[in-house]
Amino acid sequence: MHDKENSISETYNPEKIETKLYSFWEEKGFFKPSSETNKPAYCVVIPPPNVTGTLHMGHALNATLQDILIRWKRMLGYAALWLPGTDHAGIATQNVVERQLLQEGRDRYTLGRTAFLQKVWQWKESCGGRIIDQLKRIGASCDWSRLRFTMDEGLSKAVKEVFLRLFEEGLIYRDLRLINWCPRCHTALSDLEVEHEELAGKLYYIKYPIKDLPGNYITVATTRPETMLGDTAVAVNPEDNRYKNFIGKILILPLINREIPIIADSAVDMEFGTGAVKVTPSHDFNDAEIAQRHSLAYVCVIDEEGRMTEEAGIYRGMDRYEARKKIINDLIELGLLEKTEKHKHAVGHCYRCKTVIEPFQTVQWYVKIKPLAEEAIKIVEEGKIRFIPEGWVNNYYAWMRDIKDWCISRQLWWGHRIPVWYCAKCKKDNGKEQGDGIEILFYKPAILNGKEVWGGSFNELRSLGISKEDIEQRAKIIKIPKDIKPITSREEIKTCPSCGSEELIQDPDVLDTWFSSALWPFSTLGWPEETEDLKRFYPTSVLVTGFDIIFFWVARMIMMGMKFMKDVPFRDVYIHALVRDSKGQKMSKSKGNVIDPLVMIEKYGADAFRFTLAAFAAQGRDIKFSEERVEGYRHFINKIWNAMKFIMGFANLRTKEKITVEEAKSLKNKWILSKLSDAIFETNRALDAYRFNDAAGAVYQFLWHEFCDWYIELSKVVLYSEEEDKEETVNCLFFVFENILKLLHPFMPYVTEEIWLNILKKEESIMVSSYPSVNLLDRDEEAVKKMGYIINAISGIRSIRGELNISPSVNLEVFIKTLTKEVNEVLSEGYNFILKLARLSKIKIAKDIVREKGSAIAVERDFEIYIPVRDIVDIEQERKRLSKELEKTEQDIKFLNKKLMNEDFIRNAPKEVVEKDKLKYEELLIRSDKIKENLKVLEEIS
RNA sequence: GGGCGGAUAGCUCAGAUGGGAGAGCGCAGCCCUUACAAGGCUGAGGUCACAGGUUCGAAACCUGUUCCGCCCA
Repeated sequence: MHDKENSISETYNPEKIETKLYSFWEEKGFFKPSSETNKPAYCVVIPPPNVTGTLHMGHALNATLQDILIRWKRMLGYAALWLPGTDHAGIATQNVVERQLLQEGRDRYTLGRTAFLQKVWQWKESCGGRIIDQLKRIGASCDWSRLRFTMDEGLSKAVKEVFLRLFEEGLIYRDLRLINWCPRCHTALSDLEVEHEELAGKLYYIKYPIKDLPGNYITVATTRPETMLGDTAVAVNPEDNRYKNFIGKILILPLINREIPIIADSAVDMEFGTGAVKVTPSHDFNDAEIAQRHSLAYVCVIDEEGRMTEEAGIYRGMDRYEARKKIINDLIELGLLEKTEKHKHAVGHCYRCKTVIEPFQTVQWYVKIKPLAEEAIKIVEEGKIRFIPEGWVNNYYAWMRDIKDWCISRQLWWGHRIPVWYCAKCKKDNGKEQGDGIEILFYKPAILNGKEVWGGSFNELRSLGISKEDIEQRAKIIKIPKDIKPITSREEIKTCPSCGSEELIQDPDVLDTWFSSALWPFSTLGWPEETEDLKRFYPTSVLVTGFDIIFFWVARMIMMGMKFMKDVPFRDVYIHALVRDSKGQKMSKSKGNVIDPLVMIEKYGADAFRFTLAAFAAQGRDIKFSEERVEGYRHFINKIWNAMKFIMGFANLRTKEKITVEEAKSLKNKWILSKLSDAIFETNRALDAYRFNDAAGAVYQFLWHEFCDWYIELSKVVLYSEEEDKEETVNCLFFVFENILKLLHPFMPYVTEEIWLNILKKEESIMVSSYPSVNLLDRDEEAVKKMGYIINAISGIRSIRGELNISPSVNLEVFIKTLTKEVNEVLSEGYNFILKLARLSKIKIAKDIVREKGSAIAVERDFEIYIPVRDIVDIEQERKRLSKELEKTEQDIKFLNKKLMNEDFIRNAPKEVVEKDKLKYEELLIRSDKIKENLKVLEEIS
């Protein structure tokens, strides 16, 4: 892998290097967890993106954070497994392929179920999983040899097994209820899959004539007049004095002329509308509940397509919104529309296609969720799973405690087919064959003796000689009533186990995609087989995901994990932010504010992009992303590259790999090694707490502002001179730099590897080197303190230069009066550093310096600096500067004085705090005296 | 209607357990100093949304208010 050429390019060119390094890592098998079984396991399963998906900012952030964790733990010596995969995304994928067919003028029904599924698989093989390659582009170190797909054989087996076990335990059942129906996707949706959106609608006040009281009406208010055709009652609150006398009376439903009763139900809100509400059990969830209590009839007036049914009389066949218009007009003509009002109300939309959902009464499969939820709540309460940031736990509890049974059947073709069959020949309690009750509606008619057959009961169709296969292929809708007995089986079955008949039909529905996702942490590891992976990596270590799928996914994984593995699926749940645009707007195609991660990678390289995401991934806040930030971190990479170029210039002087603080002889070397320890400590601590921004910040700060700004500059003094011992400095430069590279590697895998492998020519790969850990902690407090004197001296002089605008080309002469012996020694030792870094011609360091008149002054705790500037700048400038500083100092003195005079403070505050303030106060007093003194001298001159 | 989160420098945001506020970008001045102008040095800039309270001490803790965002019904 080592490149042959020896010249180092001027700047870092990510595009050339990234793909090369990625395939190198992959070929070497570095992404696979170590086979050494004594290593502790660290496992992360990826939140599987949709196969239809392409990488967006959310994925990019998600993957970056996981990769940081995985690379970090891998380097720390864990057997680290990041398990990748994709999700079959029932509705989304089916939609994609259906859209394709539409362009060819076909649809899924013309193909039939089997052929359609083949088509979807074909699509999946050729176009699906593009996102996998995109994940590779950002450097994700997933173990691709373990790549999973929710419809894989193994995972499908897991899904079937879970379904059947839950069914056998009575935790899965079928029931006839109102469900959320998407008229466009033609499927039921779970409550979670419905998005509520506040819309400006209208409230229609409609007069319902009272039977036997001609000319009298009850007025009801509704937002959906088209459903009135399905009304089976009008309800009022029993406490409502306006209507008390009407309870029990009969109304004539306009347009349809059905007789419906006025009933009393305490759920009716007296404040809403007129206080009298129409009750449409078939098309409203609240009304269905009222209907239950009062045994009202269900009249279904809107069908699967969102069109009016036979029951809708003359409106039959109209679209629901068309019917609304017509009904309003007809009511106006009849003089029954009292008024309309503007009204805001929440309307449910399909989360996949945004169509307004329709409550619809059908038989569906449900998971009885309470027992599972209780366990899942308990385990989090016990602290076996941590949410980070903690705040999300409350959301989790709130939802889990109020959870409703989960509707898991979908009327789609793409997905896990429900492993249930129904026998047409078995008899019902009433003696009839079950097959008489199974209703089938064809998409395209079967032609028998020149006659079109559009459907019928299963038994009818069979007796007409239509084969089972044909029925299934032509069927658009198969309705299997609730009272038909399900036969479950782990294998495909051909004959009924109780009557031996071959007249079986499989349940047409598939399972909610989230049902299979819920098993992801163990199904991907091989369950229900007891695989080595499962033993080794379950429970996984952490789940990294966005808050938007806590209910959809995280909660359900916890429930299923507890149920089937008897253990948590993961120990930590790290919830990251949403990536928004620079103005804080959610990125969306319709707004046109989407930033494509791949474009960012192409322009700035994956490293800069990743680092940006990490640096802004503060807990509990959304990320406002903008391109300039990436550009900023691209500069950071440049800084690393340039530091490398400087260091490489001295490669031939390097004599050893490692150097410790104890070994180091010179002050600056002890100092930078101590600072390295701090950075190592800080970075590890931050990562440990999932504080990615702090970790990134710690390395950034150390590399740029300590290593580059100070240490490299200090080292030049040694390296560009003749007399000093250069060897130790060079060893230090390399050692510290290599450690920085390692610290940085999880954030910036490419540039660090490029330097490691191809420039430093180090062994194997940085990604399998050992992460600098706290064990390496090694500090010299004394050296840090001493180096502080030198740094302060240089800063003090620079500050004067800067503020007095003294050109860098002017080499100044400086006097330093030292107040202690120690400082005198240290500054003398650092003579050359101060001289060079502050650009001086000469320094005099002594205890008994006499200040020259017309000097600028810098006051430190243990020394004073005088710079004779009378000949260079206007003394008035220095006077102003000092006055300003004096003012600041005296303000501080005043503040501290007040504090220290407060007896309560002295009595109550911790000793250290009081001591610290006292010391500070004294220092400030001395400082102000010195400044005053110097000001006086300046006055004398002018 | 219920719940949650946010408000800190011009902008974007840090600020783990309360001890006189930090970064990055931007801005201003000086500088092409032999790793780096994608850079260096220096600097300006803040009633920590508002009003109360707890405390010797509050950006942080409590109460209320305003504005913004999200979730649930």
